[in-house]
Amino acid sequence: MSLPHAILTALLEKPSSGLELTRRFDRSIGYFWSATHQQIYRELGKLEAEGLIRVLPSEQPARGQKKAYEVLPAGRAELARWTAASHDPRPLRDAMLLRLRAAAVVGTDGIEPDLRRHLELHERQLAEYREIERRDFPPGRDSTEDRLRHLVLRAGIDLETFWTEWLRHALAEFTELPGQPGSAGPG
Amino acid sequence: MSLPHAILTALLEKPSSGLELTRRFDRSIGYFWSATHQQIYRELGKLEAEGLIRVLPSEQPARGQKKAYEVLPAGRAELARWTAASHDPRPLRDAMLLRLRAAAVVGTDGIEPDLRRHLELHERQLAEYREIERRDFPPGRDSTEDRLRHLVLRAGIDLETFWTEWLRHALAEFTELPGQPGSAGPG
DNA sequence: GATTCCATGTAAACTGTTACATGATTCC
DNA sequence: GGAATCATGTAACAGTTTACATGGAATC
Repeated sequence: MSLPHAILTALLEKPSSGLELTRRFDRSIGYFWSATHQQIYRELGKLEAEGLIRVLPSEQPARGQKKAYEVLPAGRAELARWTAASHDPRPLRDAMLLRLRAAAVVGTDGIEPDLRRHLELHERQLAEYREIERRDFPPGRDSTEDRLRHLVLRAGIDLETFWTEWLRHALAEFTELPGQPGSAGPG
Repeated sequence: MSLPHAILTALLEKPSSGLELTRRFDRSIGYFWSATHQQIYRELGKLEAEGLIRVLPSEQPARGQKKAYEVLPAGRAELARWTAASHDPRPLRDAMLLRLRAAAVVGTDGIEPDLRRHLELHERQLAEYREIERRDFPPGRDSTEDRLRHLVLRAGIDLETFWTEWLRHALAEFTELPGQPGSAGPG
């Protein structure tokens, strides 16, 4: 499981409080490993109990006060171990693909608006990634860290590019469809 | 929540027993919505209790005997409703991308073999999809159901193509790397 | 002092995974 | 009749999601 390692990575990049982490999981790290604030607080508690992170000594607050964490050597070692370990890729799970497969059986009625909406969402995400690329990875720079992070961003860009193209392709199929199959109802 | 709808789709395509469904979730439907036999049996029980499916009247067996299900009209209606309803796309969660982001901080030591292994796995999956395309979608055929199912298969092919290209790109970066960053250890 | 926002959390419900249990059938 | 396989499940746990709770700080 990867949430603790996502948090360790984020904290190594920059020590943060729970809410700051939550914000960064809404962009940046969250682009390929999302998490809610509830997950993050729970996991911070576990990681601290395991001695992988600690509260920054400068701030030792009460409930409701900001509390920032940093990674301890044991945490960095655990992250390095996990990064190098072998992990099987998780099988794909995509509801839109499932819905189209279902539509082949029960009919395509009503699905087109959501295809358009998804297309817009993916176009927006793609534009955001491109903007990050323009801003953070200007041509010429190539420290190793930059190259690795750029590689990850390229994956996001290429994936969103795939989805926008595929959704456009799907919508094109729809406008060509003669009648709606399967919409004759049960029986 | 999509597992019940994946099962309804599979049962509409062909009434099946739990084990037959499990087999089909290891290929076909499972290529974009995977499930284990435990999930499937639990969900079959729920769907039957809700009146969306029923045991085929021809076979009413005891424990350990094969038991095939079919979809009832209410089940078909629920699937059509779900297919047409609006759903937000789930955010991406990919451990390999996270690992590369972590590698930018803790170093790339040891990650290359698993990149190669993933490349092989994705190449194998891509070959399998292409074989299915060759077998099931010869040029010329285009009933609406076929076109929808082909569209879904194309998504699988394009996604695996993306991953193989991206992993090759990642490995190329690695062979060019001068020194291993971050591997100087904690501090 | 009421409302809103910041920040940290708890609880419960739901999903998914791993390990195990049980009966029926087939094959030697 | 013993072992392997088919087929259907149960139980326990881990991970995720949703709803709610609590306290402090800022603002009106």
